[in-house]
Amino acid sequence: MPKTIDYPRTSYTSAWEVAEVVDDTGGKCAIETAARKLNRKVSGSFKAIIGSAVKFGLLTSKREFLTTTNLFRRIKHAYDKQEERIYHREAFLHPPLFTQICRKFRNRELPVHMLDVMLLREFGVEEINAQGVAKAFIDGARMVAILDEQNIIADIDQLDAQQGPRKELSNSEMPLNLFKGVPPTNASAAITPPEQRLPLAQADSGTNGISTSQDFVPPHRTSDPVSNLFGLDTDDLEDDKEDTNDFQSTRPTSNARFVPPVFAATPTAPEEAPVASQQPVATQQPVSTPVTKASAPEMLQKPSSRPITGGATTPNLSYSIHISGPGLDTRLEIQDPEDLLLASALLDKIRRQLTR
DNA sequence: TACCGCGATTCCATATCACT
DNA sequence: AGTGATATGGAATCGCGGTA
Repeated sequence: MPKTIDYPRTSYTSAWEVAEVVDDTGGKCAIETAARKLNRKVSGSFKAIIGSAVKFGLLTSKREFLTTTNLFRRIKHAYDKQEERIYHREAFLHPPLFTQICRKFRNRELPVHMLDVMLLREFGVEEINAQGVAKAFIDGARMVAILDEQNIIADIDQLDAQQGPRKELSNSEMPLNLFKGVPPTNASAAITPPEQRLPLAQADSGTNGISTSQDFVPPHRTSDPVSNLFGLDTDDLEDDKEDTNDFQSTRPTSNARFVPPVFAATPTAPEEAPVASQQPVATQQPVSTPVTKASAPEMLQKPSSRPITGGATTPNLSYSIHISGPGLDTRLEIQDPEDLLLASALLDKIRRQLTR
């Protein structure tokens, strides 16, 4: 296969539309048939929608044939609207990236104005796809009631805990989603490393044809300075990293200074920060660098290229930018050229907003 | 009317699968 | 192991609708 991505390129609604068409034909049909029913050609874009439907766990695609999954049928045959929404949520969170985003912003405001930048910088989403993926996430998240009007992301683990008893009705048949496998009763559940969730995900395979390979997490997700600048936890991301990520959390001491008021004021922020240092990950995935060592974005791994500034450990060369506006109130600490890229990206977005 | 943004389409590249 | 078919992502381009 070509380089595979673990996020859908199109919206959840379009993916659902295709799945419904397939279901209308008896749960299995040719791609061409589905395209014809939607008055479309079997083009790259249509295949992108199919790919999204597969990534959402609504369809399986094999040899020009599309088949609806058990998850789709669960949604379709939900007892009531509430249950339907629960299963829609499960489907929406099927792409690991979307689960990661929800965990990262749980109980916090999603920076919708620069989600695409964050996807680009932090989640390994290609630049050409970033805006589309961001839009797909926002629209889908609103649809499944994960994102409210104030752009606050719900705690998916808590939602899952609340919905536990109801789901047992059909649990025997259907696979668990990634976030369902996580013990939802305490805060640490949200940071369960993927290797712990894997067995559950593996148990999924074969039950509905949903490939567990989608559990793949882009390797170049890092404890990005974007997160640091916004005071976001990168716990779940770091969990996924291997020993190549010894630059993780290279700025722990500076993190606190980066927390902008908008996030620092959120109720969960105080408990998130300590979690980062209490990560059980340290025992599961030994990190070559001490916990106290400052974390660094990619550029900090090349000290030779930055002989003058001395990296994040030299606090005497520090600038800050405070930007506030509609839906935005943040403070950027500029300590290395990498931070300038972020500031530039943010300013570009503002420029685009102003020139509309 | 020109420009812009967005979605759709086409074509190409490439990894994987299935078959011999 | 080699080869062709298949599946899927990426890039370029096109077409349409909205707006100044």
